[in-house]
Formats: sequence, structure tokens, C-alpha cells
Amino acid sequence: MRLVIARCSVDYAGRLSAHLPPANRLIMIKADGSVSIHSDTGSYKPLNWMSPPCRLTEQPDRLLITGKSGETLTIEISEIISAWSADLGSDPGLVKDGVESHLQELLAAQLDVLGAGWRLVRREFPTAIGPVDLMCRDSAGVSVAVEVKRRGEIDGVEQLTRYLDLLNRDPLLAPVRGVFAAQEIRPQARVLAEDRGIRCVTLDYDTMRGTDDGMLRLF
Amino acid sequence: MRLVIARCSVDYAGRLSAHLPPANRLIMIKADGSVSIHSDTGSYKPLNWMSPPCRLTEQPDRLLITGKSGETLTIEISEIISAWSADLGSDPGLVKDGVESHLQELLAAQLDVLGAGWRLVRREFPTAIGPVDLMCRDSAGVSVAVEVKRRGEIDGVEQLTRYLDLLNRDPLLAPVRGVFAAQEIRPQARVLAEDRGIRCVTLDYDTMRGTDDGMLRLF
DNA sequence: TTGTTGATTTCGCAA
DNA sequence: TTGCGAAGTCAACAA
Repeated sequence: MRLVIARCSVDYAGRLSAHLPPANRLIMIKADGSVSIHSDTGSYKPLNWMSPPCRLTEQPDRLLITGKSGETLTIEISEIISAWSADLGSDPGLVKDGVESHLQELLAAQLDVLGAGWRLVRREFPTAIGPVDLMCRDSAGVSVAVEVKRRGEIDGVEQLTRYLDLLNRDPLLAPVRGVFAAQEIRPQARVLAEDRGIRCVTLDYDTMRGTDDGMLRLF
Repeated sequence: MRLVIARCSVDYAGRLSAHLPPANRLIMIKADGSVSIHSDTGSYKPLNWMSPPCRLTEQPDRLLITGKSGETLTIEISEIISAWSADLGSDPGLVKDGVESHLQELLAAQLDVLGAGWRLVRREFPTAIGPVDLMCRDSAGVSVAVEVKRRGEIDGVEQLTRYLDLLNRDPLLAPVRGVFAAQEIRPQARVLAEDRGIRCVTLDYDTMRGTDDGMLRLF
């Protein structure tokens, strides 16, 4: 990794055009050739960047970076304030816990959160337009398609609606009801879902994880 | 901005939990207190980060960063390889050209791209479920709702469909037809749109910008 | 290779 | 402040 702090102006031409007037910034050049330009504020997102794969060409006062589909990033350097280089080696990578797939696992193991006597038909129930997160039957034996989201927004309601439209054409399954389950459900998504007769359920990941731990201890 | 290259392990606890085993990495600490941890590969996204606003606490071999809603980022440092600091000053910011709003402006000024004799009723035509990008009337006076996208995907077709459903309930407007206009339309989005009687139009930003420049020169 | 979906998305605008 | 849609979204995964 090379790190350069320099006064520079930047131009990007690709899916859009973008320009940065001259100022002092950090230029980060990674071992894979990717480049990002950071200011001293803002979150982790750089002002400009080029993602790998790309090719870096160095000229006297200029860095030219070309992406594989023809995008160009041009960094005009008027003054180098400092520059370093370091070999970091490869990274063992990140371990995550608490993403949507975990939420889906937990809910599948605790269907009583949705209703007493429900049973799971299948996780990732396949359809022609994609898998339904959880296909269940309620205590009366009625089919229920459950869409699990971390954050419930309108897109998720549309997705579940498409599944329900399709599933209800299958006489072996119909009628199929819908449940939209998420840690957080946006008001507009809730309105749209309930307008379409889809039940909304808010999930508490920590409680479900706790319950699950308890289950594991009992058995 | 402070830059530290160090052998470190990292733990994040917030909306999810994440852990990074020990390795050499770059720790970037911005003037606003935000922190990001980069490896030597991958695009601009860091392995772990904390967005501002947040608070940084330094301990002998550890950095503790606390976010405003209680997330914590813990960096255990076993060896500092190098460390620098620099004051970059404020940044004048980025100038962008070619995003969706520009596309919408250009199309509003060149409705003949959609058909001869069309006229604009309103940009950002308000409805109860959000604004329609362009509301027009064609040469026969029939209402047309136009959804403009940079990249046309299924979500955009769903969005336009919702608008059309709503608008067609208004006897003053009905019948309302739909046009889905984008620089690039995904095949599945095109199929869905045309299946619903929505016309798809591919836009060429450079041509439209050129035409617009021409118009400006003429008047 | 293409398409789909999730993301600690981030960012910007408007109510 | 909150909500919502766009983004050079990126990135992982399946077909």
C-alpha cells in the first residue's frame, strides 16, 4: 500500500463525470492497483476512487488510472506533502454475525414467534421468480409465505407480493397468505403491506438469539 | 488526519457483530473522529469502520471508538509499524454531472425524444405515494406518466406501476399511460414493463446533452 | 457471464 | 429529525 498526501485536483470520467478542485488530500494506492482519494472529513467513502481491476500509470505530476470498462481517473498533483509505502500482506478477512441469513435461521427455529402451532415447510422455498425465505403452514394448515428482512422497505413488500401472486396460482398451495418480518419496518412499507393483506411482524434479534440460546441449553 | 499502520485485531458491535483476526492493516483516523481500517486489497470499502459522529478513546495498546447510538469499535494494537499525522484542511467538495436529476432535466427539455407534439404538464408531479418524474400529455392529449432512471431495473417498473394504478383512479387524468425511460434497461425490467403495457425508451445522455447544448446555442 | 439480493450500505433532499 | 430514493452504489452468490 502506498499513501500520498498531496495537493491535487481530480477528474473522473465514467458512468458520470466528477471534478475535485485543488486541495490537500490523501491518495491511497492499494496493492491491487485500486486508488481512492480521501478528505479529512466524511465517513469511509472516498471523494473519488477507482475500483479494481484497473491500471495505474504514473507521469511526472499526474496519476492516470484506467478501469476495465474505460473509466478514467486523473489526479493532477501540484505538491507532494508526504509519501509512504508499506507491505501489509494478505488479510485473513472478516467474520460477521447478525445479518439477514442469521435472522432467517433464528425465525425458522422459532416459528412460534409468528403463531402457535405453525410448522416449517421449507427455508428458501424455490419458485420460478426466486426463493421464498420461509414457506410455512399455520395451525389451520393454511400456507404462509414469509419474507424476512433486516430492514423492511417497500421493495421487500413488492418482492413478497410477486411471490404471493405466483404461489396463489398453484392450486396445491392456494390460498397462500403473506407475512413480512423484519427488525425494523418503514411506515410506508407497513402501509403498503397491510393494504395488500400482508401481516407485518417486527423481530427482535437479541431476544430471538437469547431464546435460541435457551433452546440450545434445554436440549 | 492520522494514519497508523499496525498489527491489530478488531471487534465491532453494533447492528451486527464483526471480528477481524490479527494482521497488518492501515488505520485511518479523520479529523472528525471517524475511523476506518483498510487491508491492502479490495475496493474503497474498509474492513471495519465507525462513521461520524463518534468518540475516540486511546488506551495504551487499544483504540476504543463509540458511536452515537452505542456501537463500539475496539482496535487491539499489538505492534505499531508506522504512524503519521497531517492537517489537510477543509475540502471544497465534489462536482458531479450525469446523475438521474440531470437526465430528468434534459428529457423534460426534449420531450420530442418521446414523441412529436408532447407537452410537459409537470416535473415531479405529486401523488399520495410519491412524485411522478414527468407528467406529460401526448399529441392526442392523453396523459402519460414518465419514470426516468439511470439504470432501469424491476424496482423502477414496480414504482411506475404503482403510480399508474393510482393515477388511473383519477377520472380527470385517466386513462394514463406509462413510459419507462432509462440510459440502460435490464432485459427483465423491459419484459415486465412491456407485459404491463408500459413503453420502454432508452436514453443516450451524451446525445441529449449535445442536443441541449445545441438548443442553448440557438436561443 | 449475467442477474439478484443484501449492506454496519452512504448520501442527499425534502417534509 | 425522520423518511425515502439514488448511488460511479459494492459485493456475494446462484444460474
